[in-house]
Amino acid sequence: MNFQNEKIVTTLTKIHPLDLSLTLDCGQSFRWAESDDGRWHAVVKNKSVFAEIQGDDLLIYGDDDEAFWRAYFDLDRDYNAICNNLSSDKWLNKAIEAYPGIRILKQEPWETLCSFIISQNNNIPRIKGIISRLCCLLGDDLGDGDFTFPSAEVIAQKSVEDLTPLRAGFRAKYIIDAAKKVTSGEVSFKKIASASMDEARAELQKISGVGPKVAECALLYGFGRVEAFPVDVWVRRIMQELYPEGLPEVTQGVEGVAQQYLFHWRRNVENPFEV
DNA sequence: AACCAGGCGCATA
DNA sequence: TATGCGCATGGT
Repeated sequence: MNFQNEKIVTTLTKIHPLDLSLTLDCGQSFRWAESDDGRWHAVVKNKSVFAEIQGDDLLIYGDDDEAFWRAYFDLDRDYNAICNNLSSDKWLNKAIEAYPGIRILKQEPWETLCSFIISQNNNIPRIKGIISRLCCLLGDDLGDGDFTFPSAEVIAQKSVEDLTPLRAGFRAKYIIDAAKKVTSGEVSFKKIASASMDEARAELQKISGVGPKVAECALLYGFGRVEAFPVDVWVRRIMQELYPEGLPEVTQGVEGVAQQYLFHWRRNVENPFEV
């Protein structure tokens, strides 16, 4: 454990609702893990950081950039208002009541894009493994077993063979294509940040290996676009079972938030549809 | 249009 | 211990 972490603390107030476990371990992020002392640990901003809820506050150890963390945890979006509104729908109400406090993270765009390329046709334990090996192989060593997420510039110089140790399978060539296009500016994060949803989707899908699902995940979890709506096998199931006519109108503009609650609920509740 | 690619976690047997 | 299933995208 790094003692420097204990000296640098950001205290974030007015955080409710926020459940760290649900938010950090619900499939939107792959690098946070619960440490022995019950805090959550990850490498973010190329620093080893710890997070915990203390009373009504969220404490970040290891970094003092308050504005960054407010954005990262989406603390200035009024989730009480959003969830109250979504709760007018019967099923969303059940989902939100079952797992309150899930928030959409705004993670670093490159890490998010690369992670969701790796996530395709894959399960969470293995996604975490591949990402962990990627950071270990090409990231900077921070000590204590922590590595930064390798930059697009570093990955762009690698070959598919170089990535063999990741055991990423056919995704290796996609990772490299993404790194090259991001590094060259052919795919511009700056452009995506200010573009319309459709333009942003198209920009991301210039990358080989980025289809609708991966693009939507990158926009939702890496660019703060809460109107993005990733449809994976679970969400497709939910749509068929509950919303064959499409999402209810209350989700307009916050489809991604609705998706996250429905996804978690459908995966974790035993009998979701019993009254 | 159906199939496979590179694996591997997981459930079931 | 073995067997089948699921998993997003691109290419055949």
